[in-house]
Amino acid sequence: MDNRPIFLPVVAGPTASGKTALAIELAKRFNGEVVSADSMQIYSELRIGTARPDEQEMMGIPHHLMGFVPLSRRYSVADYVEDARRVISEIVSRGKMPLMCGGTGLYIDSLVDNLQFSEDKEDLEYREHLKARAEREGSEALLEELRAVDPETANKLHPNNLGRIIRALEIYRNTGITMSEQVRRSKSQPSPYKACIIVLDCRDRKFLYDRINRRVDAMMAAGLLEEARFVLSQPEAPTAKQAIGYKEFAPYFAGEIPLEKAVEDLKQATRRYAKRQLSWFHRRKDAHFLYIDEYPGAGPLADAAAAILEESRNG
RNA sequence: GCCUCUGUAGCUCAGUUGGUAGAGCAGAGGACUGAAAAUCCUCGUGUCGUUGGUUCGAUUCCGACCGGAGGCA
Repeated sequence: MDNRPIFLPVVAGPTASGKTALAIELAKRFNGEVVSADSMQIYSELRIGTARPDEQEMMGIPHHLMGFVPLSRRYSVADYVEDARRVISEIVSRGKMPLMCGGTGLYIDSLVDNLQFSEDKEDLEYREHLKARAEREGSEALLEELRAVDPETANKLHPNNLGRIIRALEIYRNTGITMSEQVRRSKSQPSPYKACIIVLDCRDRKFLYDRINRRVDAMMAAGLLEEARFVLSQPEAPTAKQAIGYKEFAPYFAGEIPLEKAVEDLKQATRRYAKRQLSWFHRRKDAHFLYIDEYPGAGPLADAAAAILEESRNG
């Protein structure tokens, strides 16, 4: 049994920062395969709106964990970590280098830090029950209930953040341990990965926002509207329907706003999302930040990234 | 040329019976352990168009000028 940590490069960053192209270029240089870390690219029917690369863009590099989940299926971080661990070990056993690429910070951190999730299954019925109670009694009541069993978690939650309050109560009810205890236990196992996280950032926010705006236009030209029409018409697609690039068209299809307005809303939602992603990645102190607007093109950027990987692998 | 309306935050506007001003949107910062492209929190100083006058004090009242909109010739 080989116990050496698995070297795991990660290309992270906000949407439209050029992660996909960089990851493919690095995979070519390092004999790697790409493992996607994207909570929406997993869905098979979401192609245009999630900017999933097509065969041509992949340039023969195998990609994993993309487009393999039907819209109707629920999928969570815990599922992702399980799938990603498996895929990575398969790549390694093939003698190739796994290379993560994606913008879902929660997925990346959970895998890289080897978080252990509790065994309990999602209890949708209980969640509904608590939600109904919150409507009657107010979310403060639930927060106080949580405080009685798990003050540590309760102190970190704002009364308006009902979803998190519910999940904390759910964990306690179904496992008998508190969320704060569960979080402690989740960090109990050392990570089998030696991650090298590269975050694509930019000095001038406008530079990124321009790329986002242009990409949305390109998506529209590629047929995003039809894809959105299809996704929104699905009876069961709990997660996909709230993805950026789809939900913004619902008011348009309902005849409430003109198409141009929907496209503007989509651009804005994407910009805000990019900001949240940056917020997440910025707190990762072990990450290497590359500022895309400091490089004249994709080649030099890839050179810089490759140099970081070399150093990290040998160091 | 004359008359009317208008000029306050990046945008749209409110307001101050005269004591230097605040909403929405935009934007910024942050949190994040089973829906995470989700969810949630925090953040508002700006020559109140310019310049004179009245006043203890003017963004507020008055005049002129400049910009914008409309009307009449």
